Amino acid sequence: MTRELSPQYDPATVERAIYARWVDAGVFTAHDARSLRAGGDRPPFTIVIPPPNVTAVLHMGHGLNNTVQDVIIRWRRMAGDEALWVPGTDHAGIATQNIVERQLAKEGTTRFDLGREAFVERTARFVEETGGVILQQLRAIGASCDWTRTAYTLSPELSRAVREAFVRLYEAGLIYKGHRVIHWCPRCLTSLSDEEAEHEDTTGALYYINYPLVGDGAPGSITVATTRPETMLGDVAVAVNPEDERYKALIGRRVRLPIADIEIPIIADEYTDPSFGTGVVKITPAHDPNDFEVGVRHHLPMPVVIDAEGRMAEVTDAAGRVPPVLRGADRFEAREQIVEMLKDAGVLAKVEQHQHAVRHCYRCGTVVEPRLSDQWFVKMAPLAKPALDAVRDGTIRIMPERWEAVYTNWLENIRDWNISRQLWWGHRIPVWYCEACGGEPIVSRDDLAGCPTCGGPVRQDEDVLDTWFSSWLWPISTLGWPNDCAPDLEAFYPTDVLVTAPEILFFWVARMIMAGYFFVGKAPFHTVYLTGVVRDMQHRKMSKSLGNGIDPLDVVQLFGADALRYTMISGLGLGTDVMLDPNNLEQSFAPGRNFTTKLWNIGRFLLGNVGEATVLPLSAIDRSRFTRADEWVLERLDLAIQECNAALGPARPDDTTWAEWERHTGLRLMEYTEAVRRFVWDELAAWYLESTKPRLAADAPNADDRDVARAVLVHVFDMALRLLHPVVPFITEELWQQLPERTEGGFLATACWPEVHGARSERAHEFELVRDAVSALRQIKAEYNIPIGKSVPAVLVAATSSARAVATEEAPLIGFLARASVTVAAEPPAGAAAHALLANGVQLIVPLAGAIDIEKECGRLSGELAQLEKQLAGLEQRLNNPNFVTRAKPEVVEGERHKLREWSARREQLRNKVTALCGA
RNA sequence: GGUCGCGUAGCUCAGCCGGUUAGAGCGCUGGUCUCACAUACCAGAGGUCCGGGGUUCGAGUCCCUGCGCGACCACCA
Repeated sequence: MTRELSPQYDPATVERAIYARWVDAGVFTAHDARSLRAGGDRPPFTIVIPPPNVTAVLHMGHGLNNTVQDVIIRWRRMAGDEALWVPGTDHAGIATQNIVERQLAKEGTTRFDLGREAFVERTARFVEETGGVILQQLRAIGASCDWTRTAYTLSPELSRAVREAFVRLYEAGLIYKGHRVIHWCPRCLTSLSDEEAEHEDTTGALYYINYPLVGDGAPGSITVATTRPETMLGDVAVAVNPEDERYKALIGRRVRLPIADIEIPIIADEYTDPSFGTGVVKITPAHDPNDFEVGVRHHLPMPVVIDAEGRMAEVTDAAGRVPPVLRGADRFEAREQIVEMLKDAGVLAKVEQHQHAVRHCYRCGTVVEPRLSDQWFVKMAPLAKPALDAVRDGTIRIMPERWEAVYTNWLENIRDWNISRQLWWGHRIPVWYCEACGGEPIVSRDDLAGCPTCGGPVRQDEDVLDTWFSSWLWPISTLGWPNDCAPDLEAFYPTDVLVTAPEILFFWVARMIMAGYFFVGKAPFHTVYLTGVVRDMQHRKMSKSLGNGIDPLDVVQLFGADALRYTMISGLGLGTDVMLDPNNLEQSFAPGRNFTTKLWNIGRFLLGNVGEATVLPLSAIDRSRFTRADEWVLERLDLAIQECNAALGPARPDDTTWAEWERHTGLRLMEYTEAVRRFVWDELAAWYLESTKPRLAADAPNADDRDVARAVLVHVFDMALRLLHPVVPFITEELWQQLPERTEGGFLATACWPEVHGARSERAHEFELVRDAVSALRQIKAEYNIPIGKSVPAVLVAATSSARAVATEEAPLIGFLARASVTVAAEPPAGAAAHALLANGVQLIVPLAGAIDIEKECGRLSGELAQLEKQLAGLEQRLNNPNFVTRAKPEVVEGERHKLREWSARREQLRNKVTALCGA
């Protein structure tokens, strides 16, 4: 039966079916027993997905990130590893809760109306019904996840891990309850970690306010500078630097706080910078982390004047501070009002524009309010130590390298992690309080019904844990921890590569490393691969709010998942951003679409021309039967395999740490892709495939040679498909399945990675002569406007006997490729009108006698000669320089000498030709 | 404010340890519907490697400096 492919590749019909077949065959399912660590014979290779928010829908960032992971995991799967890619989702505390709250708002109700239990239930239902969409979408882009291991941070299993982690840390003295100023989001009504409160440069104002001096001593006032006048109601002191001569005399005196109309002391504290503002700081311990520290040092009261919703209020210990007119006012409105009041009182000295960074909630963008409260913290310094060492000593490498500095810098200055959130959606903190006994909180792995000491009623802590408190356990919890004997943990932990965006390096990556060491004693992975960001043509990050996003599924529908993947990967320098134009998908994804089309057409040609007769394995063919083209393409294939392997690099360190030389090599996906592209397109398709056409023709004179060509063609294409599969899995699988001699049931996805075959003969090199001759012929034809399709007579002048021999043998092929009838001569034909110069001893091509414009040809050749002379001059100068000869590396000098010989010979030929052709 | 990175063809970027005539994709120009492919093929144009110093026999590559961008971190109110 003659195989035939549709003229047009239709990804839509192909991709869905192939994905289903992969899944049905269990191609993506990893088996713990096959792992070397569990007594099997395959090295395990594991990637855990950065779990997307359970409510997320696929965007380009996911597309990029997950394609990178899929390329890597497919490569390792083919390379013979027991490859596991663990998928899953994150319950995403704040984000998900916000969505459901917005729904409730639309219904005119709130979570408080609903009550905690009902709200959590409703959110869980919402997640169950609509969540996990993104996991379906990942299938559409070809992600080869092991879906039998899909995890969810709020599942019973992972929740158990979360609780175990909390208890162990508590028992180790690394979790404590702290009373301090934390970042508070007045919209989400929860505290945030330092990482969740993002700095944003803002133009604000610096207000200079006079606080009148009171009591004994000279009258007058002291001027403070503040960006947040509304917090002055919570002032408990003003501070100056003890060394500041201007204010030394005032230390210990008191000032009257305007508006609040109370007296507060002037204190001395190092924290005050004399060079900023007036050198006087108002101290508001409840609403500023620095002021809080000052307050602690000086045993000052800490009145709270802004409530949880960001409104002015006398919350605690603040009697008489907030005037009735301001009570309940939003903090920013209150600021305006207070400024007016200060103006009226004549104590506002001046207002200056001021650039400063204001922290915002990373989920809703609201300006964060520093607020005094009780929160649970993780003591980070002890956890950071091994995580820091791991990157320093090369147990873990971060790519691109520059992020290692960012990582170590953060860990060196690590601060304790606020892990409690005043939310309802998440893992409830496993702490109970006994009303009867009072005092110590009870931390427990199991839910408590009563007090273990007195049996009295207990009340669980109201707060839930930071979402990232479950995320940081992801590599261990998804593999079965805290069960230390879990088969997956044994077989697949530590994992190998972690692929993610740099923006969650601290949120997630660093903390996973800490958790890996603390809970299991081993780093969770050896490589962190940080991707770039997907941007539009104005270099703006793609985002929903800007409306400049591209829906990956649109691209899949238009051009196929492979086109999407190829486009992203081929344009992806290590750690660089990817620019795509949302307004011109056609052009943006042209590289991928064009490449898949090319592949398809190679397949069509091959299947249409190879025929149905048995195709021999390469090993069954005696080497002497290979043509120069065969030898050449096999050599190029070897080179491509080598280049791919070099670009992809070592899969894992040889030892427990990366050797210095390999630490920053590998995972160059762009270079890998480019290496195969060049082989497939520029070499296989452009030259080899063309060269086989006469050999494959049904009426080819030599049936034996036809078999050789068929065998080589199928072999080379097979290997190319293997090399390409990680990048473009669908179309390669589809084509591979159609190859002759394919046994049923096998998949390219699990076929083995190509190996370098070995040294080829000199004949491979001789094929270059064919290519050069054809190129020169085409060039001349183009220059003289001879239609490509029109066959012209041409003479190849081969100066050396060996070149003459090759040219003579290959003359039919050269003629076929260049559309010319080629004869070979030792000397330029007498009276020949034009000459072209070639390497390898083939020197002259004479197209159609009489069609040559002598003057034009002379001009061209003279230009070429002048250029060559110039280059030769430079080369000679270098070689005549004794310093170069003695100091440069021997191989470099030898290379230059070789070049000099070649160029000199070429100059000689050119000169002769110019003389012959143009006289002078 | 601290730390780091970037500036190479019209655009997006490769160019490792300094050493062939600085490359690719897209775009552009001219020509081809050549029996796998016009989503293609053939030929071609296009670069003072941001400016200025320096080290070196030799610098896109190393050092200094200026200009222009960007990222991350940050308790100067």
